[in-house]
Amino acid sequence: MTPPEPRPRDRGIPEATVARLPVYLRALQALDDRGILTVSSEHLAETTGVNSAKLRKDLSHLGSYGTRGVGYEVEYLIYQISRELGLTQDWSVAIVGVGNLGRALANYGGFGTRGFRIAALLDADTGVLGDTVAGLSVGHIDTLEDVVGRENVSIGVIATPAGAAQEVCDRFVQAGVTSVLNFAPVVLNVPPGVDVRKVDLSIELQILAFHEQRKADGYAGLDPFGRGPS
Amino acid sequence: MTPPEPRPRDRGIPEATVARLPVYLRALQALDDRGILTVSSEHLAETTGVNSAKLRKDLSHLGSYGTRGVGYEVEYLIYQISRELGLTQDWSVAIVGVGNLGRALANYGGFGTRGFRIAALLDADTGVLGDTVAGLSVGHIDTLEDVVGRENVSIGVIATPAGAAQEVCDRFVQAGVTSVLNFAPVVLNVPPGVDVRKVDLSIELQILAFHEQRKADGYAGLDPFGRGPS
DNA sequence: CCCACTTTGTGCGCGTATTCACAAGGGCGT
DNA sequence: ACGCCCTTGTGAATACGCGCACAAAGTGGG
Repeated sequence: MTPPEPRPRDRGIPEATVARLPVYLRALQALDDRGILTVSSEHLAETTGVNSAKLRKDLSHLGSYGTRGVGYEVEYLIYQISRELGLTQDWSVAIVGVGNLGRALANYGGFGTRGFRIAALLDADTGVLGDTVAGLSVGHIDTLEDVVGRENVSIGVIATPAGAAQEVCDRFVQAGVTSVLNFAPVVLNVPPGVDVRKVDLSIELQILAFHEQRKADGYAGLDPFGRGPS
Repeated sequence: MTPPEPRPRDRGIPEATVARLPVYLRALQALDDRGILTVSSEHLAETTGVNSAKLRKDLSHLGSYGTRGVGYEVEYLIYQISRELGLTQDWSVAIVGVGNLGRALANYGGFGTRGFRIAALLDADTGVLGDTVAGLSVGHIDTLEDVVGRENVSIGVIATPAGAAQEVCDRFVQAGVTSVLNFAPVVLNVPPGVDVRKVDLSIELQILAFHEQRKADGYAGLDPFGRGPS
């Protein structure tokens, strides 16, 4: 029975698993660089900081690529994970906002190396137009639609100030972009079918502050008795 | 005291709720700036992109700060959330790695404005030592222990290349830092009691690529006239 | 050929998170 | 003062993720 099903399940791979596959992939590539041929779930789990049973279950969603009594073949597993994540093809990415953050993203090594190609760097500030960043010339934001169409951009990265983010997002979506990575501290509004992931520095800091405060409260013993919430 | 303890509940506030409080807080501050006095869960939920029942349940963990038939008083709710997150006190933050990313973080507005104070910017590269970034002079990494002790730094931000991250982390921990925000693409190893949160660009991109691929090849034979995703 | 050993793949129970649906509570107009 | 309408706060149902523990399966030695 599947009458009201908003999420038809992405081919049965849980979202939590998808989020971990890149971590496994990176660890496997490190092993591969060191010439290691096979790895056990126990070992790979340790280096990636997860439970080994969870790792095996994650990998089992891709199929049975391990050998009992031996482990997983590193190269083969790299290939299978890359394939599942869609990294065997190149995705065109456009970055809007060439401040420090945009530059950091453009120069980020893992960007171009595997599966992703920066199609354009765009900005509204005439002060940076024409600058060369990471081997690319910074273009004007008004060419966004052209670039997206011409370069077949499917992933848009927003590294603008908060005020400009929604408008840039709208233009991305209008131009046909269906995945957005947002670094601006705002909640983006997008139509169904468009994926948005956000990376938010201040949220991360605030979560850390919460736990930090909790540690302080608990260990310092500042509270004699009180503490009567709930 | 806490051997294998992932501490799922912090004083009864679920982790998932803690992660959303900063989002509510930001939306509330925007409302406050516009002079709006009260807000309903329905409205706040819409602007933050969550289910309204979830929002009410989240807020109920802090106490009953709403008025039935009316909604929540914006200023009071801001105060309560800030308090719960530990933002009514200032946290000292040290940033290691003053490349583009480190500069972007240092210049990030939401950083200094509320609850966080950048105690130091440190780098190992002699080329940037003494530079002034965000009003601070870049210090040498070897002063890390001094700075942490003197400024009572409790949150360390790692914006170095991957190769240096673990060592910087170890030094932070050794110096007494108990919360780490890691931007380097490596899994950090820390002793119990230290919180690590990681922000990883390439992981986010790879997750987007996965869904993008699903959109591209998933609808060919799966849905009999399938409408788009949700 | 058989047996002991290693490691995978997974069934199952448990705790957490999300959502619905509704009773309880408070304001406001009349 | 009364009753209507709005919104909160939460019980209950469902979905989801995690990790234990073990059977299945493959390896290698004697």
